This record gives sequence, C-alpha cells and structure tokens, in this order.
Amino acid sequence: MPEIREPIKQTSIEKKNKIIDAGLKIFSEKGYYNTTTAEIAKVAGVSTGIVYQYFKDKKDILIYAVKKYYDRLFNPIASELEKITKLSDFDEQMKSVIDVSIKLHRANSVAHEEMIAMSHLDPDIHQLFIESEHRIIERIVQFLESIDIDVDHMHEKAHIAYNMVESLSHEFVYHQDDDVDYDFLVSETVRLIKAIFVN
Amino acid sequence: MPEIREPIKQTSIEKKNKIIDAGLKIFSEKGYYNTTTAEIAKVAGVSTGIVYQYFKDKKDILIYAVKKYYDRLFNPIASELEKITKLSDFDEQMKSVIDVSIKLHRANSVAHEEMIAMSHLDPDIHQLFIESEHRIIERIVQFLESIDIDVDHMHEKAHIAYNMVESLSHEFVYHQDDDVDYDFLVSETVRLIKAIFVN
Amino acid sequence: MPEIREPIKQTSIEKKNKIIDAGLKIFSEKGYYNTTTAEIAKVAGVSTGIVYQYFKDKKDILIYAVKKYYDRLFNPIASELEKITKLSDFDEQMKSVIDVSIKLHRANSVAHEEMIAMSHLDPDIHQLFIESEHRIIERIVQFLESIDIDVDHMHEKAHIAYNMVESLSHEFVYHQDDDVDYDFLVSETVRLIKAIFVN
Amino acid sequence: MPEIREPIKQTSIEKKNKIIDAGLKIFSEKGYYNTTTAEIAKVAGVSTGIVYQYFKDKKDILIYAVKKYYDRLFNPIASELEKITKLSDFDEQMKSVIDVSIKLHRANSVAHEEMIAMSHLDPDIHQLFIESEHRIIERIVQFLESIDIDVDHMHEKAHIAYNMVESLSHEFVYHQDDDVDYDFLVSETVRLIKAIFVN
DNA sequence: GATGAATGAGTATTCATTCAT
DNA sequence: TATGAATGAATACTCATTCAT
Repeated sequence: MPEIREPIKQTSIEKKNKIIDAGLKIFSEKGYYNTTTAEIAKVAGVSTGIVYQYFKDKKDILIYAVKKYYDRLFNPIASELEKITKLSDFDEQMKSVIDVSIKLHRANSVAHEEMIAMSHLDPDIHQLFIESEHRIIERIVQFLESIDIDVDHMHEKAHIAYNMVESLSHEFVYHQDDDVDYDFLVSETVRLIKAIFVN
Repeated sequence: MPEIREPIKQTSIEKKNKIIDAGLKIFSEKGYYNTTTAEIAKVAGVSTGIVYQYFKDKKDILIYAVKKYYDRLFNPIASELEKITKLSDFDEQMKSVIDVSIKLHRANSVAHEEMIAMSHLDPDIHQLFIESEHRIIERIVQFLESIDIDVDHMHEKAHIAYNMVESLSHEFVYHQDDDVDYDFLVSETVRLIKAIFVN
Repeated sequence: MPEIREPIKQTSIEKKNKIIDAGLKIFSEKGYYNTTTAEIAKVAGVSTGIVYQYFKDKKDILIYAVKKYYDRLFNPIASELEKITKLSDFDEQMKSVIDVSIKLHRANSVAHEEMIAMSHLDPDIHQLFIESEHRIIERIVQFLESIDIDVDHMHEKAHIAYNMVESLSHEFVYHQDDDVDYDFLVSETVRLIKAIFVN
Repeated sequence: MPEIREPIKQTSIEKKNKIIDAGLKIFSEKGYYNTTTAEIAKVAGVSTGIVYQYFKDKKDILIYAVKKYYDRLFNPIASELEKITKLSDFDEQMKSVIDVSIKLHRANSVAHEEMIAMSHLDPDIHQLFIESEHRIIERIVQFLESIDIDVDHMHEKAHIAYNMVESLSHEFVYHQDDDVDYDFLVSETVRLIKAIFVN
C-alpha cells in the first residue's frame, strides 16, 4: 500500500543514490545481516522513514547496491579491453588487463567478499550476478573479434579465459601467500590464455 | 562461567556430531542467518540448552559444520587423485578427476553456495577455507610428483590447475547455460592443464 | 502555531467536506486505526499537508465524520416520523418506521459497526453519540405528542421504544439467523410498543 | 515456524492466564490499539518473549481476553436465572435478573465498552460475540421452559426480552441522565417482558 | 493556500542465550 | 548431564505530523 516512489527531481535522485551508496558501503563492511536500516539512513544522512519511500524493503536496497557494485567493478575492465585495438603484442596487453582486474578486485576486496556472499544468500541477487557475468563475457567475445581473433568455440574459450583472470585476481587479493611466486602466476596465466586463442 | 566441555563419553561425542550434522544440513538449506539454534537442536534431537554445553555460540556450530563440509568435499577428490599412479593416459585421468569434482560440487551445490557465502561472512570461516585449499593443493603437488611430473613452479602451476577445475565445476553447477558447449569446456580445460605441466 | 482555519471560501468548504467524506468512507470500510491520513487525503483528492490546515489531527477528522454519519442515519428516521400526522393506524405506521430504520441500518451496516466501535474508543465521540440519541428521542416525544398521545413518563417510554427499534434493526443487520422468524420479531415489537403507549 | 505451546504444567497455565488477564485489563482501559505487547507482558509479570510462546500474535491475546470477558459477564446472569425455579412472583424475579445484569454491566463498564468496540474491529471477535449471545438466549429459553412458560415463538420472544434487558443495562451504565426516571424504566421493562410471555 | 517530501518516534515480533529444575 | 521455559535486547517498517518550497 505505501507506494514506492521513483524519484524524478534531481534532489530526490541524489537522495536515493546516497542511500544506495550508504547501503553498499555498510553491507560491504559488515554484511547484509549485520547492517540495520537505521544505520544506512544515518550514513546516508536521511531519516529512516524516507528509505521506505524509495525502496520496498531492506533487500531492495541490497539489489540496487549490488547493481551499482557490478557496474563499478566490470565497467572499468570492459573499458580497459576496449582500449586495445589490435593484436600487436598480445602478452603485454593481456597483462595490462589482468593488472586492471587485480587492481579493481583489490580496491573492492571487502565489498567483493560481501557481494559474493550476498549473491549466495538470495536468488534475485544471484541472478544479477549471472547476468552481469554474461554481459562481461559477451564483451570479451566482441573484443576478441575486434582484434581479428577468430576461433572455434569462442564463447567457451572466453569463459575459460575470464575464469582464469577472475581466479587469478582472487588469488592475489584473498590468498596472499608468501610461498607463491605471483609474477609467475601472471605470466603463466597469460601464456595459457594465449594458448587458448592463439594456437 | 559456562564451560564448553569437550565430550569424552561416546554418547556425548555422538550428540555433538548430531548437532554439527543438523547445523550443516540446515545452514546449507536456509543459510546461517535464517537458521535458529532451536531448529538445529530440534533436528539434532536434543534440547536447546545442551547445544551451549558443546558449542560456545551459534557461530561455533558453523565452524564445525564448515570443517565437516570441507572434509566431505575435498577428501573424495584427494582420494580420486591418489588412485592415479602413473602417467599412462593423462587426458583420460584428468577428465576423471574433473568428473569427480563436478559430481561432488553438484551433490553439494546448495551447501556449497552457503559455505562460500559463510566463508565471506567471517574471518574465522574464511581462514578455514584458505587452509583447506592449501591442503588440497599440497596433495595435488604430491600427486604430480608421485607420477614423476617434475617442473618448475610446481605450486603455482598446481594453483592454476586447481582453480581451473574449480571454476569449471562451478560453471557446471551454477551457470548451466544452453548456449555453452560443456563438453568442449572440459576437453579444453584438460588440454590447458596438460599445457601447464607437460610442455 | 499551525492555526486550524475555518474555511470561508466556497472551494475551501468543499475541500473540507471532501476530506470528511473520504474519512467517513475509509473509516467505515477499514476502521479508524487501519486508515492512514495519507489515504484519506488521496481519496479526497488533496495533499496530505492540507489536511492539517482544516483539522487539528486525525481524530478531528473522525469527529466530523461521525457527526456527518449521525445526520445521515437519524435525519431520515426523523423525517419519516414527521410524515405521520395522526393516529389512524398505529400498527401500520410503526411498522413503516421500523422498516425505514432497518433499511438505513442495513445501508450503513459497515459504517455503523465502525461508528459504534469508535464511539467506544474515545469520550468525545461517545459524547456525540449520546447527544445524537438525545435529539432523536426528543423528536420521538414531539412526534408522539403531535399525534395526541399523552401518557405519563413520556421520555422513559420513548427511550424504551427507541431502544426496541434499535435492537431490532441491529438484529436484522448483524445477527441474521436462519432459526429466527423475523416477521414475528417485527410484529411483536409493534405490539409491545403499542402496549407502551396505548394501554 | 515458532510453535505455539499449549501449556500443560500448572505454572505455565497460570502464566498464560496472567497474560490473558493483563490483556483484558489493559485492553479494557486503553483499547486494543493503544496497548503494547510490552505493556501486557509487564503487567502480567513476564517477559515479552514468553508472550509469543503462548499466543500467536497480539490479536490472539485479544481473542482469549474477549472469551474470558464473556464468561465473566454472562455466566453470572445465567446462574442468576437458574436460581429461579418457579413462577411464583414473575415481576420480582425479573427485577432481580435485571438488577444482576445492571450490576455486571456496571462492574465491567469500561471493559464492556472496549469489548463491544473490539467485536466491531474484527470478524473473529464479532463471531465470538454472536456465539456468546446465542448461548445466553438458549439458556433463557431453557429457563423459561423450566418454569413452565410455554408460548409460541419462544426464541423470538427471548431475543426481544434479552435485548430489552441489555438496552436497559446500557442505559443505566452509559447514559446516566438526570431527566430520566430510572426506576420507572425498570418497572416498565418488567411490565413489557411480562406482556411478552404472559398474555 | 497548497504540495508532498521528509521526519523520527513508536511497536510487534524474533531468537541467541541463560537458568531453574 | 539434560531440559525447555524464560529472558530481553534488537530491528524492520509504519505513519501522524511538519515544513521547505
């Protein structure tokens, strides 16, 4: 019955965004279940009541926060890919993409932990995750075609390459281990990705 | 004041195990935060009070449950690896390992989702995850040495291979997508793993 | 500080009336405590803010609504009574009055339920109820005198008669029971009322 | 999911009763919507939590409270009726019944107001009211038969008589008016009830 | 006068944990 | 040891009322 308003006025849009940002920030720091709506409102600098004019319930805030998180994480990687226009030096360029990915994962490491956890807590959030991944892989395929790489099973190979970069980024951020030679991990990953697309 | 007893008597050990099993079962089905201790006690067939004689608090049950889960997931993979004793047909054997991994992930898919989420909710749980991964990679290295594979950067390569199999298993269980040729994913993964160790 | 204005302009009077009507309508349907001021404003076609320029608070709307309700219920009964000018056929005329009462109670049954409940929730509302009853009984007395009925204890007898018709009307509207012969209830009530005034 | 326990142990039954009594008391004083569960618990001398082990929700407390109220109101009237065993002096005995009814209504006047209001707020509560009335009228019929009164339309007549006594009791309790001769109201009511059954 | 966005106090209900028995 | 009744702190959400525009 209490209708959810989609804000039109600039100030309202800003307010809604502040709430999303506050949600993303606190969810990332303490987890969804350990965050209260009162806290979100406080950090966003609004009253608790107004939250429920822009969002159906607490989970609705989470959904918007996750969306924003994915944009924040994947868009820069996609942009980085788009900078590459020809296949002059695959190794170096792939290394650059990996660097961006690692940097972004590192910058969002706590948030990322939480977002992954959240995507496992709720089907709606999980769906957002899947869709987001689809989109990034689609972009990878387009990128590869744009640099004249044309092989069989493009999608499947993009999947594997994407997973390798993701795994590697996680390795860097979450498993920092003294016994591991991380430079080698990168160079070996590049070598393998090359082995995928350039036989 | 309320001391946590480490059960000695057989019946007590069984009781503690029942609680862990009940916890693992319900956490896996509904998530940690949506599970009440009363529910765990009921499923375990004990009183709510007794739970707090064997476990410090609710999270303590989770820790034991996660440990049990990892044993349940990784031990069979390790066993499968140990069956392989020589490098007669690497491709076929690796495919068999992948099959086991996928099967186990599938069998535990809901639980696995939850356990991953949980490992992100709490540093203690996360630590368990890391340690568990270390152990499995150690076993992989031992296995590789046992079949006379001896290359540089053994650990790093084992890491990459392990991640590839994990990613692939997740792909199978969580992202089932009609447009993807899963057989190809497997064969390509085997080919790449071979490319890692057998140059 | 916020002064309650008594509207003077025609448009303002209409606006105030719209709010009262909306209040009466929704209070009747869902009850005072389940009705929000926002809802009343929406149904009245005004903003939530303006409500507080015409009414002190939510209860103030209720008071006006109850007043309007009583007018709506009792005025027609009084009018009906006034149609009767002589005591030609007491039975038939009393039956006609009862019919009007039942019809009105039926037409307002849901509203009536709520109004009774409300008159018990608040002394101010209860007072309105009492006064309203006084007025109708006064009219009954006047009516009886106008048809040359002149007995002792006129007021007390009018009370009893009024209560009998009220009880009967409620019986019809709220207790519809298959085992009860309602025609007999009416004729017996008429007979008893006659026994009150015409010995 | 959180199961409602039906208390078996004596202490638990007492506790449940204390909550019902507290509910009845405060609902009667301040109304259902102005009463908080915390308040009920406090008055009952229990914690807020325990309330929800014995009652599904707040309304569930109300239902039990209303039941108890009806028992408290109607049982004594029924008992009074049962004391009368023969038709020696109808007038005097009926007056005695009326006195008891008035006394009970007076003793419960505030509670009664609220209970009536409540029976209009919720269909379940209303149903309890109807059933309770059915029962009391059934008892009146039995009583009348037991003193060898045997007329046509017994039920309908009992209805009318019951309503007259109820109306009268309300008149006494809620409308105390200086201009009304209450003794006459009683004697006239007795006269009319006699006119119903003893023609 | 009018709007409707914003406020924030208020509340039913849950659940980890304790404790009398 | 074991029970399960009892505790009470914690929290999402609502809504009468205000106020900047």
